[in-house]
Amino acid sequence: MVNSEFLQEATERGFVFQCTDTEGLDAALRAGTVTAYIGFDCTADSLHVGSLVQIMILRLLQRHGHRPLVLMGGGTTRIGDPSGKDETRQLLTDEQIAANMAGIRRCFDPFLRFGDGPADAITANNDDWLSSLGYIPLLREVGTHFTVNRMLGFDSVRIRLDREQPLTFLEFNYMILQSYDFRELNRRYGCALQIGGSDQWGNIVCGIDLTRRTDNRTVFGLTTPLIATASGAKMGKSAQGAVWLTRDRLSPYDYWQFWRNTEDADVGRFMRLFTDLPLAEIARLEALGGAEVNEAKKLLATEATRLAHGVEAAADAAETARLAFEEGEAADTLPGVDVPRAELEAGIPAFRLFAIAGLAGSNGEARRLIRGGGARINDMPVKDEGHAVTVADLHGDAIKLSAGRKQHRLVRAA
RNA sequence: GGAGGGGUGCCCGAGAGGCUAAAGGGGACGGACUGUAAAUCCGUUGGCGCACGCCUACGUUGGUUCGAAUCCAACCCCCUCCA
Repeated sequence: MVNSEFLQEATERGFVFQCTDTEGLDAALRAGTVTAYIGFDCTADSLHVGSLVQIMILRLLQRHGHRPLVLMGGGTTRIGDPSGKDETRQLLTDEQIAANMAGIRRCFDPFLRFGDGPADAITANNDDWLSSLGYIPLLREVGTHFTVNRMLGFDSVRIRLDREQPLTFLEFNYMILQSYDFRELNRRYGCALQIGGSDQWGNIVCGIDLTRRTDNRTVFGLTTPLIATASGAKMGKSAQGAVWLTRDRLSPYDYWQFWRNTEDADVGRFMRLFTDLPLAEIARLEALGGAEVNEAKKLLATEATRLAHGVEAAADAAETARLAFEEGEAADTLPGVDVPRAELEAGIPAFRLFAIAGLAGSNGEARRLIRGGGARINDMPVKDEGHAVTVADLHGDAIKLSAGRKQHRLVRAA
C-alpha cells in the first residue's frame, strides 16, 4: 500500500512498471522533497512522443512538490546505450552531441518549471564528470564493484549475445557509467531516485548497488512501462513521420491530429499518462461508448497539445480541425507553405505542388497519390497528375491541398 | 593468427550470369467500409515533367563477360569454432 501522493497518482495513472523498493521509496517521498532524475540521450536534436512518458512523470513529480532533475547524456551519448537496441549505434561527434543537447533541453520548458526553488527542475550534464575520469582510477574505484558474471546476465547484454549481434566493449561499459552518474547525482544533488523506461532496469539497479556499496546510501529506482498502442504498434508515428514535441519539427496542428487519431482502446490510458486531467474526469470520458469517444479524443488532443505548445496553439489546432473535418472548410490556420507568386502564375503541375507542400516525399510519390485517387485540390479530386495549378485556383489567398481524408495543407502565393 | 559462414530495398528475407527496380512478409501511404477509431478487403511502395527513356541501388574497389546482386580478385565489417 503506498501513501505518498506522488507514488499513488503515478501508479493510478499507469506510470509505474517496476520499483526497486516501493515501501522505501514511498517513505522517502512522504518524509520530504525527493530529487529524482531521468537521463536523456543526445542522439537527436529534439524529443518525440517516445520520451513523453518520462517527461510526464517528471511533471507529475513536480506537481507533488518534488524536484525533477533532467540529466543530459552529454558524456554517455559518446558511448551509446546498448539497451533495447540490437545494433551498435553510429558514434556521434562532440559537435553533434552539443547541438543535440541544446535542442533537447528546449523540449522540457513547456512541461517543467525550472529555477532555484526547492521543487524547481534542474539540469545536469554527465559529460561534466564522465569525461575527466581516468581509466585506471575508474577501474580501481568502481570496476571492483562490478562482476562480469553479473554484467553478462543483464538483458541489454544478453539480447545482443543471443541474437549474435555484436556488442562492443565500449557499449559494454555503458552501465558502469550510468551507475556512476546515479552516484554522482546523489552526491551533488542528493538525488535519491532514478526513473527510466523498462529497458533501463538493469542500468538503474547497478547504480543503486554502486551507491550503496561505496557511499552506504540508499537510493531508489522506478521504471515506466513501454507504451504501445492497443493494436501493438510502437507509439509515435504520424503520416509526417516521428511525432516531435517541438513546432519546428511538427506543427501544433499535426501534433493535435496525432492525439485525435488515438485508437478507441487507448483513450483512457493516454489521457491518464499524457494529460493533467483529473482521474475522475478521465474515468467518465473513458466510459463513453461508440462514436462518443470522439469527444474524449478531442479533449485528449487539446490537452496534450496544450502541454506541449500552449493554450492558444491547442485551441487553434482544435478549431482548425473542427472547421476542416466538421464544416469541411479550410481554416487559414492549417499548416501551409508559401510558393512564389510568379511560379503560381506560370502554373505548377499538380504532382509537383503536392511534393512541395510536403504531402508527398517525392514527385513520384505525389504521382502515385494522384493515381491512387487520394489527392484533392480545393476538395476536388485530382485526375491528371500534370494538371497545371495556377492563381486561378486560389480560394481567397490560398489553395487547399489534401492527401487522403486527413492530411491538409494550404498553399499561398508569396 | 587459422578454418568456416555471412553483409540484398524502411525492416526481415528469397534470389546464385540475361525473364531483376530485385519473390514473399512486415511496416508505411492511398482507396472502400466507418466515427478523423479498430478489424477487414483492394491498390501502391527507388529517383527524374516517368508512354518510350535515362539515372541510382544488392558491404567497398577493381576485373571477367555482349550482359553481373549473381562469376573472379583485393579490401572493409559481422558471426561461429580453433589458437
